[in-house]
Amino acid sequence: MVPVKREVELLEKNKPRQERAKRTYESILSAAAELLVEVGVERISTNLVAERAGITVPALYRYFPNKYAVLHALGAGLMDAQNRVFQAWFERNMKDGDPSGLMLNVRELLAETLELTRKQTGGIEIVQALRAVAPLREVRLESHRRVAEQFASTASALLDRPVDEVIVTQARLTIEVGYAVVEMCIEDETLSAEHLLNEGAELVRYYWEGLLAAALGDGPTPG
Amino acid sequence: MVPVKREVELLEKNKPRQERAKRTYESILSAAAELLVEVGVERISTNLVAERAGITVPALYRYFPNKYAVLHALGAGLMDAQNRVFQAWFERNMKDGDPSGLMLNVRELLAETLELTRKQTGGIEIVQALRAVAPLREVRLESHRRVAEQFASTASALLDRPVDEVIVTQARLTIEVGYAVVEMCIEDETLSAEHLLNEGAELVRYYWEGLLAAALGDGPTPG
DNA sequence: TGTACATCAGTGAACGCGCGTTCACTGATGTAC
DNA sequence: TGTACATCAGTGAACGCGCGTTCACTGATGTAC
Repeated sequence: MVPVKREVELLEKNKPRQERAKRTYESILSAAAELLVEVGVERISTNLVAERAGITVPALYRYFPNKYAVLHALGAGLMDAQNRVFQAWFERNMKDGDPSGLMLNVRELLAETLELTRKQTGGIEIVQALRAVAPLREVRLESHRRVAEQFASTASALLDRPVDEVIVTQARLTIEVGYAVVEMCIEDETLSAEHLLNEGAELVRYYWEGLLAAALGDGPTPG
Repeated sequence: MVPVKREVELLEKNKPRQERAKRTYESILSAAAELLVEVGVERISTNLVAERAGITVPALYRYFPNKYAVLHALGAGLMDAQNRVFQAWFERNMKDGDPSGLMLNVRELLAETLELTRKQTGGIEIVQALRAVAPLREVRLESHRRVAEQFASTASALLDRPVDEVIVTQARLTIEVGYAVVEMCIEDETLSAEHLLNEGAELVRYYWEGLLAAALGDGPTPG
């Protein structure tokens, strides 16, 4: 069964220019975030969003061509914010280009990403919408790929190996595990976020210590 | 922002009794799986499903009260199938109650789960729907919790520690990482599934070797 | 300074359509005798 | 055996509603002179 291509315009139409317009634009995004929590991605509509934002539907259409574009803007914003958290953490722990401290502070990164995602209204719902809605899938994937590539190039220096497909996979897996931990904290209330953050950080640390030991011990690592 | 409770009837209504009815029931599930791929969870409707299944809408309503119940049946089926794969792998690698071989065969489990999920039409879309649609969230969480609990009790024997919150978290994290690896293989076509399965298995192995070493008193990592 | 005017921002009303859901009904199947 | 009958399975038609989208329009804002 070959999936049907679902091309959807995701870009915004008119950029808000005046102050009033910028407030309207923001109120659309907040309304969408609230409704993502309240009615879910499968029920959200431009009608509902406009009503919640306190504007009429044609006003929404002034800025967004459809509901996917609204979700896209919401998702891209969250991905950017997560990337900024990673970037800040990365630079803070790479003083003088020394990557050796990175693995000791993974918990901090996880905790900060969790805090950010919790603060954003509908944070987890936005992430899940990026996964579940096909036209938005690339937003999350591209964002994670970018972060992973940066991580991979640092890792390649640390392990003294070229940036090949394997190391990119290792980096990407690490990033994805990090986000999985954050999402588990939010999704499953029966789990302790504290324990999850601890264990998530340990998992990543053991992995890279293992990779490092293998690189130092066995020379060129076998697959 | 407190999420509104969205109570939705998820149980099936009449069970199919006659042969003809069982075929109808199955054709509803297949149609739903196909449409999940083609139009997505945000566009799927009972009208579309009935049309694709070759029946009229009231016939669908005979078995399911709404579209959530259809997705629930689809999701529960996939979770059960994944659990059976895990169960078979677990028993196969626990000959005579010895868990020491488990960590050496993680790749096999990941590969089998990947194959199963790929074979199921709309496999990845079903999983993402279970995440993104609030009334279905517990289906996936409960399933993963059950598997994790079994894993935790084995791990507690291995590490000679009681089944406490930490070990349950460790087990659950391991399970969730496993599924994350499988989902990455399907979602991101720019990644090599082979490498991902290798690295996912290594990640899990390093983690539990680390935990075991720590439990044994920081001795050298056993082979 | 005031005001005329261009541009930006948002409205009210309307449309056709697919949605979920229900009804009284017909047709298919299984079984008691 | 045949057939009458109970139950199961599926249909056709209808409903009110919210959906996405567009139109010609009014109102708000900023600026040139």
